[in-house]
Amino acid sequence: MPVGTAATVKGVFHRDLVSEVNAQIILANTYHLYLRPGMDTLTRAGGVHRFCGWDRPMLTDSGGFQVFSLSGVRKLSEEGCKFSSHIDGSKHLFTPENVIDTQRVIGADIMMAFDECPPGDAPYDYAAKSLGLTHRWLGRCFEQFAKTSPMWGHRQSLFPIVQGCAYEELRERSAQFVQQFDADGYAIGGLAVGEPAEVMYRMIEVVNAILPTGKPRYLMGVGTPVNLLEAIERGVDMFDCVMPTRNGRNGMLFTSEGVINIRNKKWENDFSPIDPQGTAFVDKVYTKAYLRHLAISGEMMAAQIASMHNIAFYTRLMAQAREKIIDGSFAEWKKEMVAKLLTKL
RNA sequence: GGGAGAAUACCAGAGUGGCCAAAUGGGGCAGACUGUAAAUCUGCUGACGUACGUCUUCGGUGGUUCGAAUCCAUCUUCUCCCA
Repeated sequence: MPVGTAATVKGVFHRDLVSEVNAQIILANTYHLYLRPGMDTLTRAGGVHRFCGWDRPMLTDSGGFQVFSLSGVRKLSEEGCKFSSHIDGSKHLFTPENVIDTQRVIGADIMMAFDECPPGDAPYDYAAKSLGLTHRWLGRCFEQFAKTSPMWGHRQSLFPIVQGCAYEELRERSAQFVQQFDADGYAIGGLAVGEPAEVMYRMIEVVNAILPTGKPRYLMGVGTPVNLLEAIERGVDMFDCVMPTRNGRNGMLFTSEGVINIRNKKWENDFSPIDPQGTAFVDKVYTKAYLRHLAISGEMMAAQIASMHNIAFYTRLMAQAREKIIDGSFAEWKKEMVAKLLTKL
């Protein structure tokens, strides 16, 4: 894979693996990654293209975020996280060890550490306690990682996750702590979980002032196109987010002219292409009026078209960011783009 | 020709004397969605007012009643059954 090319991760779950992997496979997700030149260093450290063996790396989450979103049917302890399946009520336990095992089985190129992701408004005491747990779990993740080997013939990386809620001091401590593992890349977690965007940006600054510049920094779960540009400006290299697909399914389109709610009546008779400057084939083939019709009619194809458009839009945005970083015009370009991206059509 | 039933807001459809500006669903209008329990969720949808509220609505007309979408009479339209 060419250095710095955005990668769309494909699910590669094999049916034969499901029984081995058990319930955990439900919680191991595939990701859309948006990479910028920071990935150069990952290439040097092992090579995105070499270290995954395919031209598109697969990244899996550990289940840490589910621990966060499951609050209510979960129980945290030093050992791990016990929770009930929402499907059949059966009990399951995630531990740093078995989560690593699972990701070995899945064969992810980039595996994530098992962490606790506290809410954005967590009080200091809770945040500090939670960070301690996340750090102890991190040690166990790397122990298990060292004890086990890849099962599928390609190298796997394990990324630690910096936590610390909205407290600079905790974030700094975590960014320091995490480096002892000399990982191929570092993730920033626990952001965009309810705190104001400005707080998130500040935390990124604090953390990125400490994390090594030579390795990819992965901002987990973020975010809006503007969030991405702000984070890139602050030194982030990788992202993943449900937004392009989920919001797409719900009728929100990110376009080169601004944000569109395709269900709004104003598009009823707009027979212009979805995004004249878009790079996905759906952008030129379908009109706004048609897409609106599909969305209003509850047609699955609306969700598909919108998702394809949004993913292409995100990918293109990241590709542009790379170009602008390389030719040194990122700052100006970003300023223009932010204004556009905030426009509601 | 004879008999039975029905007419409710954009649509469908509850309500059958006061708690009804009128359930519910659809449609319409808008909003939310950030490491995916999410093709989802929320709000508004007679008029005027931010709001307490006020006014005009339940096929037409006329009655009964303190009070009617609800009861009575009549007209109109529609549906069904029998000839």
